[in-house]
Amino acid sequence: MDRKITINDVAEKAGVSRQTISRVLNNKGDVNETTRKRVLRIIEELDFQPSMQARSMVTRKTNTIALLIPDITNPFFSEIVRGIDRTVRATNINVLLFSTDEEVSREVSCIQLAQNYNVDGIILCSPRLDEINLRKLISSKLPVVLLNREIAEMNKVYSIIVDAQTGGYTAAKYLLDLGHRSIGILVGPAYADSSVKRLIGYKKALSDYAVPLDESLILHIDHQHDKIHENTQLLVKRNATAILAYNDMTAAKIIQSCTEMGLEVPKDISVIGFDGIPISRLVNPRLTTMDLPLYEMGEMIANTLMKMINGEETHTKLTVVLPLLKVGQSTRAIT
Amino acid sequence: MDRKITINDVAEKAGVSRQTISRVLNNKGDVNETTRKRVLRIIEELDFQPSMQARSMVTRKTNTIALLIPDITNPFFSEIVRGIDRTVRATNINVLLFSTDEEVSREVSCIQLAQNYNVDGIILCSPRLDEINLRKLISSKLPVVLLNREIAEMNKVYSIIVDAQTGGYTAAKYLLDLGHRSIGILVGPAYADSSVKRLIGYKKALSDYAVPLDESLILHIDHQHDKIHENTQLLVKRNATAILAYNDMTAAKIIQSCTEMGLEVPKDISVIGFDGIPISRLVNPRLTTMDLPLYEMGEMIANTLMKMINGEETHTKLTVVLPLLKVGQSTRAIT
DNA sequence: TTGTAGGCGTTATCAC
DNA sequence: GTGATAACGCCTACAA
Repeated sequence: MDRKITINDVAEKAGVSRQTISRVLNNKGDVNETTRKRVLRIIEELDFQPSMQARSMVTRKTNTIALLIPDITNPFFSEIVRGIDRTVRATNINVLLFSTDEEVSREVSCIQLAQNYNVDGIILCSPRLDEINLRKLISSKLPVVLLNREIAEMNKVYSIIVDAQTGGYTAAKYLLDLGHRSIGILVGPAYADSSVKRLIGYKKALSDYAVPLDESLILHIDHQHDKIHENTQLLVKRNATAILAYNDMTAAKIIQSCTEMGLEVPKDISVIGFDGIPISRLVNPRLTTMDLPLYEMGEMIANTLMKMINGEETHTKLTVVLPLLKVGQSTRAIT
Repeated sequence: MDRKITINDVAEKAGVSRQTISRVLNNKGDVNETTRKRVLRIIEELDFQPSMQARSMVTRKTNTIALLIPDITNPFFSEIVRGIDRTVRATNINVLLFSTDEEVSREVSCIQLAQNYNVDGIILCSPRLDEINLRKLISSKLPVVLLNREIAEMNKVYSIIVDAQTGGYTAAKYLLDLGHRSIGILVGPAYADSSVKRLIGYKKALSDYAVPLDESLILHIDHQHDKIHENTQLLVKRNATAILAYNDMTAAKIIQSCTEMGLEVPKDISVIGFDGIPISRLVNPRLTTMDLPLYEMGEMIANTLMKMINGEETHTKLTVVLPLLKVGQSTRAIT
């Protein structure tokens, strides 16, 4: 078997010590220009690939970060991931991707794995992970950035969260301003902070407009079995003239359900999405949505983590991202 | 600074040699049940995380595979990635993700990086990487699986490809059967094999139906600056009654452009997509598309790679995936 | 400018 | 059933 080329092979062939090779590799210390050239040529010839494992054992750096997200096929996350990836790439850091499906047990084991890999930092999006495990991770001194997860010890960990309450408020207010008074809302699971917050915003808007709260217009959906169609039917039956969707994908499904029920959006019913993922612009009618700067959020996350990795103090401990209303064609004034 | 816990710390605290700890860790060799229990307890207590780097230095296994794809936000890829991820997960293999943006130079450096990491295998989706670099990779003895990339030495490397020609043929034939005679096609860049193949299929269908080829209905688009709107306008101006889109996203954009031009799909013009990504069902009207089993393709890719990693011979050297016509509501018979 | 010695944390091998 | 020793491939520190 052709054993892997090591630094020793290069050193031998170049007739120098392996230390010199190392110097050339890392551009550290002076190396005679002639030997340097020769070494480089031989590296090329042998197609020598230095082992990161060996290197990181001594440098205690892996140039790798772990990224834990629930689902890469969710455009919300993939857009953020792209922002992260593009940003870290510039500094020669690579990404170890863990999809957790939001299963706590898997999240826990992925965190362990990340630590086994001795990653330099970790980005964690995990609304359900219990406080104990989260705290354990944070106290492990590993640089951590949280996405959409608040934690009491704000001074210890950086997190970036979406202001779901204002988002819910703004979206509901917009519909109220359009004259809607019977507004259905599809929120996520009740355990999720964002669901609760968004609901609070929604309720506050209603109360600001002195619209009595109709609990039957509030429906919770579950990631796995979303039952959008059934829920849409329910809301229509309860005379909702507008629906606040859980996110853009949901909004698209709601519109589809409406169409199947013979309702036209926005003529018969208004629908408003959340997140502003790229496809929100491709859906017909173009979605009105609460837009988020997903790619930029990825950039912020990555930049913050890299600062932490470099030992720089970050002044910001919390970034709150405000969803902005982006008016499309899926909403209109009630007549 | 609190140094990382190592196997030695565990050994010391347990009052045994580190070899015993290693045995417990790997369930290898006999260990006295009492000491085993004690060791496990201490590992737990100290929250000891064995270093993969150190381990892989000696085992020559990293339990990591590299995944090179152009763009994670492209649903075509993210769906495949999900299939891969879910599959490898079962065998304790982790994924190092590289987004290449289809830039050859970045692909080359990512391949190098993957080798630096000493990954156990690599999944490569790279229509543009030159033969020389590709061949170099393959001859490096690293298990490789290619996605949508054919190569002459079929016996040396496994690849999974989409039968773009049949796909193009089937799609065009379907439209021809519906009575369309002026069918526009938006293909990808000319350097991509799939573009060429699809075009061949398209032309073959036309010729089978004795429809004269109108070159002005064939437009090439580029990933970065897709200019869908302009191209759609062109095709409409040239009296196309149907359009074969590059993929589902493109199809959605085409429909949108049509709407903006005051054309109704499918009443005034038919549009057919490619790939069958999840959102093809959310677009309004629901897309007619050439459906691909993306998730399953991911599974196949992962399973094959794992077999190669385990040194098992794989009988299959090539999997050709046939796109199947999935009729939606974006196409209809010409009147 | 270059070389030598030592160690990073783990497993393999062989001895006890 | 357990322990000692030698690797794995690289970098740091110091010496020449």
